[in-house]
Amino acid sequence: MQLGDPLALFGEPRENQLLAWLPTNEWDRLQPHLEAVELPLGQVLYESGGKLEHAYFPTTAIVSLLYVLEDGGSAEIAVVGFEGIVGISLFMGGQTTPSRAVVQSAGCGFRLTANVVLEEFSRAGPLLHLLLRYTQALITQMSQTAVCNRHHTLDQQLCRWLLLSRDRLRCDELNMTQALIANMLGVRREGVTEAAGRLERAGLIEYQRGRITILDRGGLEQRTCECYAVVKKEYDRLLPDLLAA
Amino acid sequence: MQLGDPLALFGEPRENQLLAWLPTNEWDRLQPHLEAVELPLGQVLYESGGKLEHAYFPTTAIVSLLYVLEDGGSAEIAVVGFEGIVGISLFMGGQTTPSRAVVQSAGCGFRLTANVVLEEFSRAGPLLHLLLRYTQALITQMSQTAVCNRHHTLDQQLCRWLLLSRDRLRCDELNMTQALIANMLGVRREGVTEAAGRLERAGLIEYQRGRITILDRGGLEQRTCECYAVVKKEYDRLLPDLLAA
DNA sequence: CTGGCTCCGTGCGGGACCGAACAGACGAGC
DNA sequence: GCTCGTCTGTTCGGTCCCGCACGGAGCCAG
Repeated sequence: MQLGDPLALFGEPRENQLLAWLPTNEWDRLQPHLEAVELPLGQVLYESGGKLEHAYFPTTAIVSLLYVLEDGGSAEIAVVGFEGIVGISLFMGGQTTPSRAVVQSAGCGFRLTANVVLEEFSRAGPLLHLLLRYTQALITQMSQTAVCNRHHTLDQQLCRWLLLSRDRLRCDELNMTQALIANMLGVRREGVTEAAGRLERAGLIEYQRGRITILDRGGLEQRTCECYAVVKKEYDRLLPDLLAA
Repeated sequence: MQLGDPLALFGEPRENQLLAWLPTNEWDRLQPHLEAVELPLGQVLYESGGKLEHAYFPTTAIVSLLYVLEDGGSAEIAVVGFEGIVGISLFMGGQTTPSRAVVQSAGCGFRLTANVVLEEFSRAGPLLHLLLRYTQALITQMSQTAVCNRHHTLDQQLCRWLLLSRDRLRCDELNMTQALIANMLGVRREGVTEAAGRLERAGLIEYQRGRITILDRGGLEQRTCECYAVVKKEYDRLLPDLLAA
């Protein structure tokens, strides 16, 4: 990459592993249509029920798929980072979903307009198969979230969430307030404070005003429920090498 | 349908609404490969991690997608009836999932072998688009299950569950014990007893040893959370007329 | 260094669900 | 009939999380 290249700020599109996996032919066709975008914290990529204009391929950002209840409560359904794509309902055929996509960790990414995605998808080539495999991995994540919400303690869920985020950030420093995490997990902020306090006292993380440092990744894995491993294993199986952070 | 026709016992394949939606061409190709199957209560159509041999199209049966935890706990992820197909991971590309498919209400259905499905799917014709739309509806159901597990009371969830089952059974009499329901919802059996008792006292249902009768469907809809409506609306949008029970 | 903001920690009463134990109620089969 | 197994109803203490209220701590701006 050349110095002064405007893309330099945003990194390589193929940091996104779905794009990285495209064979040369498909890549050459899509590459000219990729638009680099900055994804600041809190930005809404699509709203519940809103028509999708673009599909997003995060590189350094993390995006949460979130459902917001009528009473204002919320719950994260899945999280997408450099390993995935935001906007599967585009090619699944529905155009919209009842959920919302919010940037959970600021960063960058690339996007394609809806019709470019659809056109390439309709060729029924490698992109289709890649996206469907990814979608299945995402389904596993959603399913496991449902199970986890039912059965596991807040401590376990927090560990799972930190690990999922860390895998997608490829960095042990996460910038997120406890209020934000509470929003994602669909619990009280105070609950996160207590759970995070326990993790901190156990020496697994460090917390300082909106910045978490993971000190002992293995410790988190030990303390979390099986859900994290199930999801990770399924991503590894369906999309090998993608999460080899 | 002729008298004495072996299929008579199993009803029409096209009671399954995905099959019903196939254009003539596709239907003519698939029809000879359809195998009628009885689906007794409790039968496991596929096991967690097991390779799928068939895709199932229920007609009168209902099938639960269930995740079973290491400690024996369980939680239903989604439910499939005459409106859908069991075994989406076949065509999504993964071959298996970490979940399990169990017959939740005895009945009948039809099935296709994996390679027949894959072959038709790879034609990238109407079947592909139909299955993907259905998959998106299923994803909505899973997401909403996650949200519901997080935020809503057992009473609300029981109502949601009864309504989802009723829509797929097209009949106000459900044959299922409280223990089975508890298993699906991932709660204690006693919890279901209490919740069902409240619904019975409110005159919404009648309960008698493994047989529930829904007396006031509207009452259930009023008492449940928004999750039921969200899911129903999304099925109606993505697969119009399919659930016009 | 002071006020104002955001973010984090703590304490208290309450509610929903859990785990375990047990009692009754129904139905099938001998 | 009677018995056995399955299904349903009830009770009790315990736990996790909620809702609410408040106190304190870091950080920025004036």
